[in-house]
Amino acid sequence: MTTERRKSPDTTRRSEASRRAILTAAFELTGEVGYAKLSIEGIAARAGVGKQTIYRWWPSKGAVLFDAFLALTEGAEGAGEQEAALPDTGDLEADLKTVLRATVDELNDPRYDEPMRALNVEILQDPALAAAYAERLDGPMKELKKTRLRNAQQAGELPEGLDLDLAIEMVWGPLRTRWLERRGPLTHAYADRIVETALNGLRPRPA
Amino acid sequence: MTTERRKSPDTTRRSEASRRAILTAAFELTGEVGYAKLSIEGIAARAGVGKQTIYRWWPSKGAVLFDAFLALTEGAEGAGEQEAALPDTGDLEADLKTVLRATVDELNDPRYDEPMRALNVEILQDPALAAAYAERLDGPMKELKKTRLRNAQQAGELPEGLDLDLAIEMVWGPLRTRWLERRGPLTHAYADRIVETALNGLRPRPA
Amino acid sequence: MTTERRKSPDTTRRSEASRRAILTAAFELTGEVGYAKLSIEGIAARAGVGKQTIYRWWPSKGAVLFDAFLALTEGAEGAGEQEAALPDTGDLEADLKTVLRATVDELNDPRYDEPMRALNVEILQDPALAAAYAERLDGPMKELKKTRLRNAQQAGELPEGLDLDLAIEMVWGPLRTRWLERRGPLTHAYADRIVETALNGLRPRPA
Amino acid sequence: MTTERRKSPDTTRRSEASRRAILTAAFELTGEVGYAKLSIEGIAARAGVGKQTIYRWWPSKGAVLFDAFLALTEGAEGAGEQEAALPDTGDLEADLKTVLRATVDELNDPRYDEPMRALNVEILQDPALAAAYAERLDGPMKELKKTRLRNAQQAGELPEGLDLDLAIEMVWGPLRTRWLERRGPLTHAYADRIVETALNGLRPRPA
DNA sequence: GTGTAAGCGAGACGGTACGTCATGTCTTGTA
DNA sequence: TACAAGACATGACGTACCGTCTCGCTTACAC
Repeated sequence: MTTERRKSPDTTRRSEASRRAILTAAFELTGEVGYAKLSIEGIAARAGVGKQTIYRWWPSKGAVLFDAFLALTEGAEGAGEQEAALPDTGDLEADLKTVLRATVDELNDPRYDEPMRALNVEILQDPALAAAYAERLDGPMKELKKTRLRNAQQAGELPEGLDLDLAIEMVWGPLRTRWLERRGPLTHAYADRIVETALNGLRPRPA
Repeated sequence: MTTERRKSPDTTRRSEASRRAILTAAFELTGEVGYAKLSIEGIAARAGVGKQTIYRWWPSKGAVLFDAFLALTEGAEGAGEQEAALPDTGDLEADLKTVLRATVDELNDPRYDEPMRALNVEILQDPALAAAYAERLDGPMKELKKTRLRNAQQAGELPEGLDLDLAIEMVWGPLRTRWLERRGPLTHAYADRIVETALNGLRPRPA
Repeated sequence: MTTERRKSPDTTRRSEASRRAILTAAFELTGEVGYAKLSIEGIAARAGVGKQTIYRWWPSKGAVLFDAFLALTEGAEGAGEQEAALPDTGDLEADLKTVLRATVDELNDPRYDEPMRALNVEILQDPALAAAYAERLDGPMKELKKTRLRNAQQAGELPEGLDLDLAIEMVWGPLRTRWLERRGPLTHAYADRIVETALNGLRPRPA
Repeated sequence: MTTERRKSPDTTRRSEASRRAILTAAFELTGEVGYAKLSIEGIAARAGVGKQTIYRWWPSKGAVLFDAFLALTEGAEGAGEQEAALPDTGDLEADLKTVLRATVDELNDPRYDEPMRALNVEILQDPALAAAYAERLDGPMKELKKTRLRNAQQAGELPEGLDLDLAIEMVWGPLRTRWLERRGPLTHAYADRIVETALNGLRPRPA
């Protein structure tokens, strides 16, 4: 872990102003022209920066966009970073609906939609980026989800032997897929229906 | 519907030999160099064809790859095309496992893995391609799935009010996501677990 | 002369309408877009003719333009073709000035300027075309000039041993060069000065 | 004169090696395949240079060829550039014959014939190139010619009122035309005959 | 304090691929 | 069988970016 950045340049001399300008430019341009037409040259021009400054610090345009997201989320978290957790009122179904409804609102925000989709697509093609995503962005969130589900297990709301990864996929997967593939509108009603169906299963339950 | 191709060139004069060479080249090259490095120039060179012949008939390299798949599946279907259906032994769970296990085997086939993933990625970025995919490739398969689930409803294995689209997502989504995002190995055991979890739901069922 | 068109198709079946449409289109397009941007495709489209019809009968776009000129001059000559001759009033200097002034007027006609220049340029690059030009267009005119000069020789206005080809070059060359290379305006005064200078020579003549 | 190159890129960063490679390649290729088949792609390939490097510094292939000539002549001039002058022995006729014979020898050199003709043809079609040619290549030479003729005027060998531009055309025009249009062989005898005819005029002179 | 060695904006460089255009040949269907 | 139409393989066009490189400039750190 300590020697991982052998070839990277000296980070202490890095220009914070350039870094922020690049991330901002990348984020905005992705929203304006789409990820496919996003270019390093374009980012550099918009940011008023030499191309080499980008190549010096990032291996690909996907990595730049990734860092742009990272900066965004870190900026939003504020001071009390560690304390984030999913709501836990004791009612798993209600809590999941709350969370999914919030996700729906976020995904419907036009400012984030295009760059977020671009990042998700890029991850499919770049394993290194996927690893970074899994570790830095998706990982922490997934841990929160697991914690909430584990609590539900202890409360008896979920069975002991449940595959939590699969459970998460059942609850959050359909929403993400519908968003990523634009298969239909993202609504609170849809969020609710997912939660109910996932919890109860497809099979009829005895009354 | 009849006049939709006003500006397209005369299809009757089209060279079938060139068309097949292009589709074959596109499919093979995607497997060899990956979709990102696939180029129209490369396809044309490999196919022994002028670039213009590709631009004349396809709007994008994604469209070429799409047609390559279409040709593949149509070639495979052979004569008895209409009779395709999902297995129906009366045991929904067993049948779904059979189908998902077959899908697992297909997705593990290295020949199709890379091009198929490329096509799926491209669809995320090209709405026109997505529409074609939904209509020509995914649509028919989805109809088979719905039919099977409807049969199960009539047999009382599934409730009347079930959202079939969501149900399909619950069953097939996790497998597709794991494959697309390379989140883990695709095994028969995983296929079975998905089916069981989706059918029973996350919540404990009374014994 | 008899075997020169070995590979050409049967001329008797040729469509006169297509031929004229092609020549007209070529001439007009040269005036409109310039010779450099003139294309066989463009001529065919403007003439409402298949490309093959042009390739069947002409070896190059220069040849088409050449024929367009030929058609033009032949159309203008009318019936009494053989009777053309340069004016001969017995005063060589006056006659040459008359002829050169007429040439000046022709070269200043904007309709012919661009196509004529194009043809002259093309001739520099295509020996076959140059030969055709020398034989069909320039040759007859040069014969007229020589005849007039020979008459002057017999009248004692020019010395017996004069190189007539060089003499023609002295008289007509400067005008043609000034036009071809756009070195200056073509005026009657310039025409007169050429004739005087060529006849008298650069050296002072005794009074 | 100071602000004429507003949009041109920074000349100080220019690669001299690339520039020379391009000019050499252009000159050689013109000799090998002819100007018509000369292509920017071909020059770039032969020079081991990206196409953009050519487009960055030259507006057309004609301009490249022009610079190739410029480099050639500038290389040949050596140190004492300003001192060049046409011979002046006091005998105008002899001096002009000397100069024209030298020109004949130069035009007969097969290394320069094709590229030089190509440049001359291109000038007919490109006014910008023509202006550059007039200023940089033809202009200085023309000044030398005028100077020699002016000296002859002062010595009484030529009349005061003579149009020097026209006189130059009379002497050098026929040779240039015969070369450019390949109308016949370029010989010393022909050079001599031109000078004699131009000086004495077509009309007979009293003995 | 003053090198000296980074990072920086700038942009030229050798390349690859783009999407368009025209070439000259070949094929199809009409008259 | 000549023709209009137009698909075809070929190849150059001029553009956009790629990722690398070199320029001066500025901005620390080390001596």
